[in-house]
Amino acid sequence: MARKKGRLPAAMRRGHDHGRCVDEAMRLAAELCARRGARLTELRRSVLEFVWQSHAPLGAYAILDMLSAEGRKPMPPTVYRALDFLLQQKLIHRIASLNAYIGCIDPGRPHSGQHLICRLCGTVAEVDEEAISGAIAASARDLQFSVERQTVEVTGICVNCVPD
Amino acid sequence: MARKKGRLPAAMRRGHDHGRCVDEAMRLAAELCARRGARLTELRRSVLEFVWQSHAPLGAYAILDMLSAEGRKPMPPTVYRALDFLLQQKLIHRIASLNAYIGCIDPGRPHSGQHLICRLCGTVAEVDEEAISGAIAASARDLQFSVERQTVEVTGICVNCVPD
DNA sequence: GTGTGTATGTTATATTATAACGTATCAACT
DNA sequence: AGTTGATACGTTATAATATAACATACACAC
Repeated sequence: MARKKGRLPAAMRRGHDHGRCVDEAMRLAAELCARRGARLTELRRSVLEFVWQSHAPLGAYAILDMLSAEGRKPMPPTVYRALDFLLQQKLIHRIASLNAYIGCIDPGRPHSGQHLICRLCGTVAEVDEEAISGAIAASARDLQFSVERQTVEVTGICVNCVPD
Repeated sequence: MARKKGRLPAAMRRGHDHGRCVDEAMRLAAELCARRGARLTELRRSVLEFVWQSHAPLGAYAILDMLSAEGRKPMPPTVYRALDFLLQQKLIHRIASLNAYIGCIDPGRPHSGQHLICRLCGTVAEVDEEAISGAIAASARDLQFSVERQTVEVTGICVNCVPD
């Protein structure tokens, strides 16, 4: 079977229009929260914007520092509560191997994404490959294991960081 | 394509002879370290044994407490260094989503294992499914991403904990 | 048995995360 | 508009995980 060449995710397209990523993410977040009756407060919106500032995940204390620089002086629980909200709404993901948080590229649709983490530039690209999630689901089924959550974090070197 | 019914890993076979798991793991560890010229010291051996005491992963501070109970009174760096050694030798894995460590079931052979984590009993079963690692490798290739490490952690309910 | 590298001990601190409780804000209803 | 109940946020304190930096001990090669 011939595999199609995958289009690179925005995160890994150098020089992509990141403003559009952010705008789209914020628009979708507002829309989804409104539809769900969830309150996207000013704080939560700020945290989400910071998380989306780049395609590299952000630690909770980095977010805290950014909020401090903005004039708010929140304590850790405040930040973690905002992150918890965003996680619940599936607007962000937690990258377990980095203890850091990154925007979800497709919060509207239920999905079990996989993350490609570039060790050099820190970029994390989210993909959603049926072949991967399906293989995991199939193996789990064989072992009579009932899957609730898949965490797939692939560390390596992204196309922009590979020496030519 | 008909999938074969996978044999359950020992971790998920209730009442398996766990002494054999431990013996085998310790024997293999000794053999591999000898072959590699790596020093499996008393401390490192103790840590490995504690990690193997069950099929639920163990946190660094739990190990520290166990060593304390034994009479040694190590400080955290001592434990972390032993864990680092065991990780380097691929005798254990770190479960990122739990910040905990578990014995590797097949340290001799290079492999990128996947871990099934039961949310109820805490058991973690390591499997090595070519279908999963292959799907990840194929997707990464499409995205010109050079893979160094795959972390696959599947959370859910194991066969022993599912209500019948 | 001496020297060199490796392992461990020790002190201190960094980083990530949560518990517990108080205050403010929101929004639904009267 | 005022009351109420729920949700969000503020604050203090601390837990849990991990590492930096330097000192000492041990093991093995020679």
